[in-house]
Amino acid sequence: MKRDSKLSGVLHVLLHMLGMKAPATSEQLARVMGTNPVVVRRVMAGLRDQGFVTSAKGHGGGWAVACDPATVTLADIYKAVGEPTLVAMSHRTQMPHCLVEQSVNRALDGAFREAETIFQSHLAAVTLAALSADFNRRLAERGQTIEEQTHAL
Amino acid sequence: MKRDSKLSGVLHVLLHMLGMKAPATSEQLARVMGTNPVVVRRVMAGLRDQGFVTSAKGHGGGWAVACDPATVTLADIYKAVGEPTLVAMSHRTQMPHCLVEQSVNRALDGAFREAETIFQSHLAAVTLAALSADFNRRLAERGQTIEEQTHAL
DNA sequence: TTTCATGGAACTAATTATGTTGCATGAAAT
DNA sequence: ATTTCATGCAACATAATTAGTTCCATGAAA
Repeated sequence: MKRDSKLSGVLHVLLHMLGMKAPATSEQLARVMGTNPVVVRRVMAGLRDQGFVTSAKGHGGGWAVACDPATVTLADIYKAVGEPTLVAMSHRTQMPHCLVEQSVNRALDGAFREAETIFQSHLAAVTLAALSADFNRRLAERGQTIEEQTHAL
Repeated sequence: MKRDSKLSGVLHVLLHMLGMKAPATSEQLARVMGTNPVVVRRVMAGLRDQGFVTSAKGHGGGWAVACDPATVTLADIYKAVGEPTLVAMSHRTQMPHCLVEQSVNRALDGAFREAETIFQSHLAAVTLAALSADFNRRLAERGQTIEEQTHAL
């Protein structure tokens, strides 16, 4: 299975945006994320629909943070990008009448559900502000400026 | 991403085998699993290497359970099929020098690791015998015989 | 020696996330 | 007004991966 990196990518973008004052264009963010502007728009669309960011067309347009990083958690962002499935395994649902399959599925589903629950509760425990603070701590440790890290946006 | 169903498939096969006396051929098991004999051999190879089942060529050959279902857990089987990754998400590892990426990855990795841990501990809490008992309970509830469930092997 | 079964390699198909291209829309600058 | 810049959206291409398939070799029992 090819693995989904939307959550990782969008968090990366958001953290960079928190360190910027002016709106950022999709192209700038794409450079930060090492991808294509269209991909950025795609993943950011969910955040915009939930009101976490705004987008504006034309001169001076682009993306801006529109939420309080101290109250928005990674779980909110996870939902905003479409809540991609955590679990990379599936059942062979070919034979729903088979009692063996029912037993197996029930056992595995329990383990899957628990993993999802724990995962989301971990995300819910981290705010964007906390992530940003962690970043700034690393920045200070290394004695760099934000500008050096944002790759000359 | 296409999702991995090896664990589900092999458990299905094992449960059917626990209800049989003679060795089962790959073709019989494939019919049970709704797939191809070669696929069965592929997933069973791991179990054989770990000694959970045996395989024999020629007349009267096939696959047989070679372990005590009361002591083997789903976690053992999970490892035997190659420990396919539970998590369907990944980082964008393009820029390892980027401190933002480091912060994001650290936060997500924590959540991923915890999910994996919980998942495996759930698997470790279920033995093959327990799964089989669950199956037999369902069978009794429905008033069917094993033969009816094994689709005339 | 024939038949049956696994073992293993190589190839095909299907799925899905990501990347790409093209054009429409609308806002600001000139 | 018109040009420029930027998002919005749809359609298509690419890449990675899992499962399915075909073919032939090997070896055991009848």
